[in-house]
Amino acid sequence: MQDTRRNLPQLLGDARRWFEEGLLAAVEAGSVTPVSPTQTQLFAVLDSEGTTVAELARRMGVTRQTAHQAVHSLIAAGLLEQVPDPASARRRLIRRTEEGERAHRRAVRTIEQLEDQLAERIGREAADALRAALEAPWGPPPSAHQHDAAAAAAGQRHEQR
Amino acid sequence: MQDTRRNLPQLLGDARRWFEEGLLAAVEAGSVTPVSPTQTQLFAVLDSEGTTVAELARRMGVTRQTAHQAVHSLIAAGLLEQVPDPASARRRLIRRTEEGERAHRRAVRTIEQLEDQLAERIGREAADALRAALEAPWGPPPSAHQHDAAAAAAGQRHEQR
DNA sequence: CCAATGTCAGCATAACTGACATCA
DNA sequence: CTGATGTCAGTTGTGCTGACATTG
Repeated sequence: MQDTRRNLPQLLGDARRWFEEGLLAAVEAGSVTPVSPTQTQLFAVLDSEGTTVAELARRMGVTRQTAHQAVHSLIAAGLLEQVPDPASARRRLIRRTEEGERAHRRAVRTIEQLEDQLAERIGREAADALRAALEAPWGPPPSAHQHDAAAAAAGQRHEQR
Repeated sequence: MQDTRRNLPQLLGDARRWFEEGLLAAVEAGSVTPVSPTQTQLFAVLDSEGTTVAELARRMGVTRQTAHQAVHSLIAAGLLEQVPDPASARRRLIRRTEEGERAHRRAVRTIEQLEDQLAERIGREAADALRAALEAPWGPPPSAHQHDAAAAAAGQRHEQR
Protein backbone atom coordinates (compact mmCIF):
# COMPACT_ATOMS: atom_id res chain seq x y z
CA MET A 1 0.00 0.00 0.00
CA GLN A 2 1.64 3.15 -1.20
CA ASP A 3 0.93 5.90 1.24
CA THR A 4 1.71 8.59 -1.31
CA ARG A 5 4.92 9.18 0.62
CA ARG A 6 4.82 9.94 4.27
CA ASN A 7 2.44 12.35 5.78
CA LEU A 8 3.89 15.81 5.76
CA PRO A 9 2.14 16.94 8.95
CA GLN A 10 3.33 13.78 10.61
CA LEU A 11 6.87 14.40 9.49
CA LEU A 12 6.66 17.87 10.94
CA GLY A 13 5.42 16.48 14.22
CA ASP A 14 8.24 13.96 14.36
CA ALA A 15 10.76 16.67 13.64
CA ARG A 16 9.46 18.82 16.42
CA ARG A 17 9.55 15.92 18.80
CA TRP A 18 13.13 15.31 17.82
CA PHE A 19 14.01 18.78 19.03
CA GLU A 20 11.92 18.63 22.12
CA GLU A 21 13.32 15.34 23.21
CA GLY A 22 16.81 16.60 22.69
CA LEU A 23 16.08 19.75 24.62
CA LEU A 24 14.40 17.87 27.40
CA ALA A 25 17.27 15.44 27.71
CA ALA A 26 19.80 18.25 27.86
CA VAL A 27 17.84 20.19 30.41
CA GLU A 28 17.26 17.22 32.62
CA ALA A 29 20.91 16.35 32.47
CA GLY A 30 22.06 19.86 33.24
CA SER A 31 19.74 21.02 35.97
CA VAL A 32 16.57 20.35 37.87
CA THR A 33 14.56 22.93 35.99
CA PRO A 34 11.26 21.29 35.22
CA VAL A 35 10.38 22.01 31.62
CA SER A 36 7.08 21.18 30.03
CA PRO A 37 6.49 21.81 26.33
CA THR A 38 4.14 24.62 27.24
CA GLN A 39 6.73 26.31 29.39
CA THR A 40 9.23 26.03 26.59
CA GLN A 41 6.87 27.86 24.31
CA LEU A 42 6.16 30.43 26.96
CA PHE A 43 9.82 31.28 27.24
CA ALA A 44 10.03 31.47 23.49
CA VAL A 45 7.37 34.18 23.25
CA LEU A 46 8.61 36.13 26.24
CA ASP A 47 10.60 39.25 25.62
CA SER A 48 13.04 40.69 28.07
CA GLU A 49 11.17 43.94 28.61
CA GLY A 50 8.22 42.22 30.19
CA THR A 51 4.85 41.32 28.79
CA THR A 52 1.31 41.02 30.04
CA VAL A 53 -0.37 37.68 30.42
CA ALA A 54 -3.00 38.58 27.87
CA GLU A 55 -0.35 39.40 25.32
CA LEU A 56 1.48 36.17 26.00
CA ALA A 57 -1.76 34.30 25.51
CA ARG A 58 -2.25 35.91 22.13
CA ARG A 59 1.25 35.05 21.05
CA MET A 60 0.89 31.46 22.10
CA GLY A 61 -2.53 31.14 20.57
CA VAL A 62 -4.20 30.02 23.78
CA THR A 63 -6.66 31.60 26.18
CA ARG A 64 -5.65 34.06 28.86
CA GLN A 65 -6.52 31.52 31.50
CA THR A 66 -4.24 28.89 30.06
CA ALA A 67 -1.38 31.33 29.79
CA HIS A 68 -2.08 32.54 33.28
CA GLN A 69 -1.77 29.06 34.66
CA ALA A 70 1.46 28.37 32.81
CA VAL A 71 2.91 31.64 34.05
CA HIS A 72 1.79 30.86 37.54
CA SER A 73 3.63 27.58 37.68
CA LEU A 74 6.78 29.20 36.36
CA ILE A 75 6.52 31.92 38.96
CA ALA A 76 6.23 29.23 41.59
CA ALA A 77 9.34 27.66 40.12
CA GLY A 78 11.16 30.95 40.52
CA LEU A 79 11.84 31.48 36.83
CA LEU A 80 9.37 34.32 36.27
CA GLU A 81 8.17 37.25 38.29
CA GLN A 82 5.34 39.73 38.14
CA VAL A 83 6.04 43.42 38.36
CA PRO A 84 3.45 46.20 38.28
CA ASP A 85 3.34 48.08 35.01
CA PRO A 86 4.42 51.66 35.66
CA ALA A 87 2.19 52.77 32.81
CA SER A 88 -1.00 51.17 34.00
CA ALA A 89 -2.09 49.84 37.35
CA ARG A 90 -4.32 47.15 35.96
CA ARG A 91 -1.56 45.53 34.02
CA ARG A 92 1.19 43.42 35.45
CA LEU A 93 4.25 42.66 33.48
CA ILE A 94 5.73 39.20 33.37
CA ARG A 95 9.49 39.06 33.32
CA ARG A 96 12.20 36.52 33.75
CA THR A 97 14.01 36.42 37.03
CA GLU A 98 17.77 36.11 37.16
CA GLU A 99 17.49 32.39 37.28
CA GLY A 100 14.89 32.42 34.55
CA GLU A 101 17.24 34.42 32.38
CA ARG A 102 19.98 31.88 32.87
CA ALA A 103 17.65 29.00 32.11
CA HIS A 104 16.46 30.74 28.99
CA ARG A 105 19.93 31.36 27.67
CA ARG A 106 20.83 27.78 28.33
CA ALA A 107 17.78 26.58 26.44
CA VAL A 108 18.49 28.82 23.47
CA ARG A 109 22.03 27.57 23.28
CA THR A 110 20.87 24.00 23.46
CA ILE A 111 18.48 24.51 20.60
CA GLU A 112 21.22 26.05 18.52
CA GLN A 113 23.41 23.09 19.22
CA LEU A 114 20.63 20.76 18.22
CA GLU A 115 20.25 22.63 14.98
CA ASP A 116 23.95 22.29 14.36
CA GLN A 117 23.84 18.61 15.08
CA LEU A 118 20.98 18.30 12.66
CA ALA A 119 23.02 20.05 10.01
CA GLU A 120 25.81 17.56 10.57
CA ARG A 121 23.45 14.69 10.02
CA ILE A 122 21.34 15.77 7.10
CA GLY A 123 23.74 18.29 5.63
CA ARG A 124 24.03 22.01 6.12
CA GLU A 125 22.19 22.72 2.91
CA ALA A 126 19.20 20.62 3.85
CA ALA A 127 19.06 22.19 7.29
CA ASP A 128 19.20 25.67 5.86
CA ALA A 129 16.56 24.79 3.31
CA LEU A 130 14.40 23.45 6.08
CA ARG A 131 14.66 26.65 8.03
CA ALA A 132 14.10 28.76 4.94
CA ALA A 133 10.97 26.86 4.00
CA LEU A 134 9.61 27.17 7.50
CA GLU A 135 10.38 30.86 7.74
CA ALA A 136 8.67 31.64 4.47
CA PRO A 137 5.26 33.28 4.74
CA TRP A 138 2.81 30.42 4.54
CA GLY A 139 -0.19 32.62 4.96
CA PRO A 140 -3.32 31.44 6.70
CA PRO A 141 -4.32 27.78 6.38
CA PRO A 142 -6.30 27.45 3.15
CA SER A 143 -10.04 27.25 3.27
CA ALA A 144 -9.92 28.25 6.91
CA HIS A 145 -13.00 30.41 7.18
CA GLN A 146 -11.83 33.62 5.73
CA HIS A 147 -12.36 36.72 7.69
CA ASP A 148 -8.78 35.86 8.51
CA ALA A 149 -7.69 37.84 5.50
CA ALA A 150 -7.21 40.74 7.89
CA ALA A 151 -5.09 38.69 10.21
CA ALA A 152 -3.08 37.54 7.24
CA ALA A 153 -2.43 41.12 6.27
CA ALA A 154 -1.34 41.72 9.83
CA GLY A 155 1.62 39.60 8.89
CA GLN A 156 1.90 36.69 11.27
CA ARG A 157 0.47 33.28 10.96
CA HIS A 158 -0.78 33.44 14.50
CA GLU A 159 -4.46 33.78 15.01
CA GLN A 160 -5.64 35.81 17.92
CA ARG A 161 -9.33 35.17 18.00
CA MET B 1 16.35 41.94 20.59
CA GLN B 2 17.83 39.43 18.26
CA ASP B 3 16.42 36.07 19.12
CA THR B 4 19.04 34.30 17.05
CA ARG B 5 16.32 33.92 14.45
CA ARG B 6 13.13 32.16 15.29
CA ASN B 7 13.01 29.00 17.21
CA LEU B 8 13.27 26.03 14.90
CA PRO B 9 11.11 23.74 17.03
CA GLN B 10 8.55 26.48 17.23
CA LEU B 11 8.57 26.93 13.49
CA LEU B 12 8.02 23.23 13.11
CA GLY B 13 5.10 23.36 15.47
CA ASP B 14 3.56 26.27 13.61
CA ALA B 15 3.97 24.44 10.34
CA ARG B 16 2.25 21.37 11.67
CA ARG B 17 -0.56 23.45 13.01
CA TRP B 18 -0.95 25.04 9.61
CA PHE B 19 -1.62 21.63 8.14
CA GLU B 20 -3.85 20.47 10.92
CA GLU B 21 -5.97 23.56 10.82
CA GLY B 22 -6.34 23.25 7.10
CA LEU B 23 -7.26 19.61 7.39
CA LEU B 24 -9.69 20.26 10.17
CA ALA B 25 -11.37 23.07 8.29
CA ALA B 26 -11.73 20.96 5.18
CA VAL B 27 -13.09 18.01 7.08
CA GLU B 28 -15.56 20.11 9.02
CA ALA B 29 -16.72 21.75 5.84
CA GLY B 30 -17.11 18.48 3.99
CA SER B 31 -18.70 16.21 6.52
CA VAL B 32 -19.50 15.68 10.14
CA THR B 33 -16.62 13.32 10.74
CA PRO B 34 -15.08 14.33 14.03
CA VAL B 35 -11.32 14.34 13.69
CA SER B 36 -8.95 14.80 16.57
CA PRO B 37 -5.21 14.95 16.01
CA THR B 38 -4.85 11.57 17.65
CA GLN B 39 -7.37 10.02 15.32
CA THR B 40 -5.55 11.49 12.38
CA GLN B 41 -2.40 9.78 13.50
CA LEU B 42 -4.25 6.56 14.09
CA PHE B 43 -5.45 6.51 10.54
CA ALA B 44 -1.97 7.25 9.37
CA VAL B 45 -0.52 4.16 11.03
CA LEU B 46 -3.39 1.87 10.08
CA ASP B 47 -2.89 -0.50 7.23
CA SER B 48 -5.71 -1.90 5.20
CA GLU B 49 -5.11 -5.51 6.14
CA GLY B 50 -5.99 -4.93 9.74
CA THR B 51 -3.80 -4.50 12.77
CA THR B 52 -3.98 -5.30 16.45
CA VAL B 53 -4.38 -2.59 19.02
CA ALA B 54 -1.05 -3.42 20.61
CA GLU B 55 0.69 -3.02 17.28
CA LEU B 56 -1.01 0.30 16.65
CA ALA B 57 0.10 1.46 20.07
CA ARG B 58 3.69 0.62 19.25
CA ARG B 59 3.53 2.46 15.96
CA MET B 60 2.04 5.54 17.57
CA GLY B 61 4.43 5.44 20.45
CA VAL B 62 1.73 5.36 23.12
CA THR B 63 0.47 2.76 25.53
CA ARG B 64 -1.93 0.02 24.55
CA GLN B 65 -4.58 1.61 26.69
CA THR B 66 -4.34 4.95 24.96
CA ALA B 67 -4.52 3.33 21.55
CA HIS B 68 -7.41 1.22 22.72
CA GLN B 69 -9.35 4.28 23.73
CA ALA B 70 -8.69 6.08 20.47
CA VAL B 71 -9.74 3.03 18.54
CA HIS B 72 -12.81 2.69 20.66
CA SER B 73 -14.03 6.18 19.92
CA LEU B 74 -13.48 5.65 16.22
CA ILE B 75 -15.40 2.41 16.35
CA ALA B 76 -18.22 4.26 18.03
CA ALA B 77 -18.04 6.79 15.21
CA GLY B 78 -18.42 3.97 12.72
CA LEU B 79 -15.07 4.48 11.03
CA LEU B 80 -13.33 1.40 12.37
CA GLU B 81 -14.38 -2.13 13.16
CA GLN B 82 -12.99 -5.06 15.06
CA VAL B 83 -12.79 -8.46 13.48
CA PRO B 84 -11.47 -11.62 15.12
CA ASP B 85 -8.07 -12.69 13.91
CA PRO B 86 -8.43 -16.02 12.14
CA ALA B 87 -4.90 -16.90 13.20
CA SER B 88 -5.31 -16.31 16.90
CA ALA B 89 -8.34 -16.02 19.11
CA ARG B 90 -6.79 -13.61 21.56
CA ARG B 91 -6.07 -11.06 18.90
CA ARG B 92 -8.59 -8.82 17.27
CA LEU B 93 -7.80 -6.98 14.11
CA ILE B 94 -8.71 -3.35 13.66
CA ARG B 95 -9.82 -2.37 10.19
CA ARG B 96 -11.46 0.55 8.49
CA THR B 97 -15.11 0.26 7.66
CA GLU B 98 -16.41 1.34 4.30
CA GLU B 99 -17.07 4.77 5.64
CA GLY B 100 -13.71 4.84 7.36
CA GLU B 101 -12.05 4.00 4.08
CA ARG B 102 -13.80 6.88 2.38
CA ALA B 103 -12.90 9.27 5.18
CA HIS B 104 -9.30 8.17 5.01
CA ARG B 105 -9.03 8.69 1.29
CA ARG B 106 -10.59 12.10 1.65
CA ALA B 107 -8.12 13.06 4.34
CA VAL B 108 -5.16 11.89 2.30
CA ARG B 109 -6.34 13.88 -0.68
CA THR B 110 -6.85 16.94 1.46
CA ILE B 111 -3.34 16.74 2.80
CA GLU B 112 -1.98 16.45 -0.71
CA GLN B 113 -3.94 19.48 -1.72
CA LEU B 114 -2.59 21.38 1.25
CA GLU B 115 0.90 20.44 0.25
CA ASP B 116 0.22 21.71 -3.25
CA GLN B 117 -1.16 24.95 -1.91
CA LEU B 118 1.94 25.31 0.19
CA ALA B 119 4.09 24.82 -2.88
CA GLU B 120 2.17 27.58 -4.61
CA ARG B 121 2.85 29.94 -1.76
CA ILE B 122 6.47 29.29 -0.87
CA GLY B 123 7.56 27.82 -4.17
CA ARG B 124 7.77 24.25 -5.34
CA GLU B 125 11.48 24.09 -4.67
CA ALA B 126 11.13 25.18 -1.09
CA ALA B 127 8.30 22.75 -0.50
CA ASP B 128 10.30 19.90 -1.98
CA ALA B 129 13.32 20.88 0.05
CA LEU B 130 11.16 20.94 3.16
CA ARG B 131 9.93 17.43 2.52
CA ALA B 132 13.39 16.21 1.63
CA ALA B 133 14.86 17.60 4.84
CA LEU B 134 12.12 16.08 6.92
CA GLU B 135 12.41 12.71 5.24
CA ALA B 136 16.14 12.55 5.77
CA PRO B 137 17.33 10.23 8.52
CA TRP B 138 17.73 12.46 11.56
CA GLY B 139 18.75 9.66 13.84
CA PRO B 140 17.95 9.71 17.53
CA PRO B 141 17.84 13.02 19.37
CA PRO B 142 21.41 13.93 20.32
CA SER B 143 22.76 13.81 23.81
CA ALA B 144 20.14 11.28 24.67
CA HIS B 145 22.82 9.51 26.58
CA GLN B 146 24.55 6.49 25.39
CA HIS B 147 22.39 3.64 26.61
CA ASP B 148 20.13 4.80 23.83
CA ALA B 149 22.63 3.52 21.33
CA ALA B 150 20.71 0.27 21.40
CA ALA B 151 17.44 1.97 20.67
CA ALA B 152 19.17 3.86 17.89
CA ALA B 153 20.33 0.63 16.39
CA ALA B 154 16.73 -0.51 16.49
CA GLY B 155 16.33 1.85 13.61
CA GLN B 156 13.38 4.18 13.97
CA ARG B 157 13.09 7.47 15.65
CA HIS B 158 10.13 6.09 17.46
CA GLU B 159 10.72 4.71 20.88
CA GLN B 160 8.80 1.62 21.67
CA ARG B 161 9.53 0.86 25.29
C1' DC C 1 3.66 -21.15 34.49
C1' DC C 2 4.91 -17.27 31.28
C1' DA C 3 4.23 -13.74 28.04
C1' DA C 4 1.35 -11.02 25.19
C1' DT C 5 -3.02 -9.18 24.38
C1' DG C 6 -7.49 -6.68 25.17
C1' DT C 7 -9.96 -4.26 28.45
C1' DC C 8 -11.71 -1.69 32.63
C1' DA C 9 -10.84 1.75 36.14
C1' DG C 10 -8.59 5.70 38.39
C1' DC C 11 -5.35 9.77 38.09
C1' DA C 12 -2.79 13.60 36.36
C1' DT C 13 -2.22 17.28 33.30
C1' DA C 14 -3.51 20.90 30.20
C1' DA C 15 -6.50 22.92 27.46
C1' DC C 16 -11.07 25.02 27.41
C1' DT C 17 -15.57 27.94 28.98
C1' DG C 18 -17.85 30.62 32.62
C1' DA C 19 -17.82 34.27 35.98
C1' DC C 20 -16.24 38.27 38.33
C1' DA C 21 -13.62 42.19 40.11
C1' DT C 22 -10.77 45.89 38.71
C1' DC C 23 -9.29 49.78 36.29
C1' DA C 24 -8.34 53.00 31.85
C1' DC D 1 -20.47 52.58 30.58
C1' DT D 2 -17.56 49.91 27.78
C1' DG D 3 -13.78 47.17 27.16
C1' DA D 4 -9.54 44.99 28.44
C1' DT D 5 -7.24 42.74 31.95
C1' DG D 6 -6.13 39.41 35.80
C1' DT D 7 -7.87 35.76 38.30
C1' DC D 8 -10.78 32.03 40.40
C1' DA D 9 -13.42 28.50 39.50
C1' DG D 10 -15.44 24.15 36.96
C1' DT D 11 -15.27 20.98 32.88
C1' DT D 12 -13.52 18.19 29.27
C1' DG D 13 -10.18 15.56 26.74
C1' DT D 14 -6.10 12.83 26.41
C1' DG D 15 -2.43 10.37 28.10
C1' DC D 16 -0.67 7.68 31.81
C1' DT D 17 -0.35 3.70 35.47
C1' DG D 18 -2.59 -0.19 37.78
C1' DA D 19 -5.12 -4.37 37.57
C1' DC D 20 -7.23 -8.36 35.59
C1' DA D 21 -9.02 -11.97 32.43
C1' DT D 22 -7.92 -14.48 28.34
C1' DT D 23 -5.16 -17.16 25.35
C1' DG D 24 -1.00 -19.24 22.94
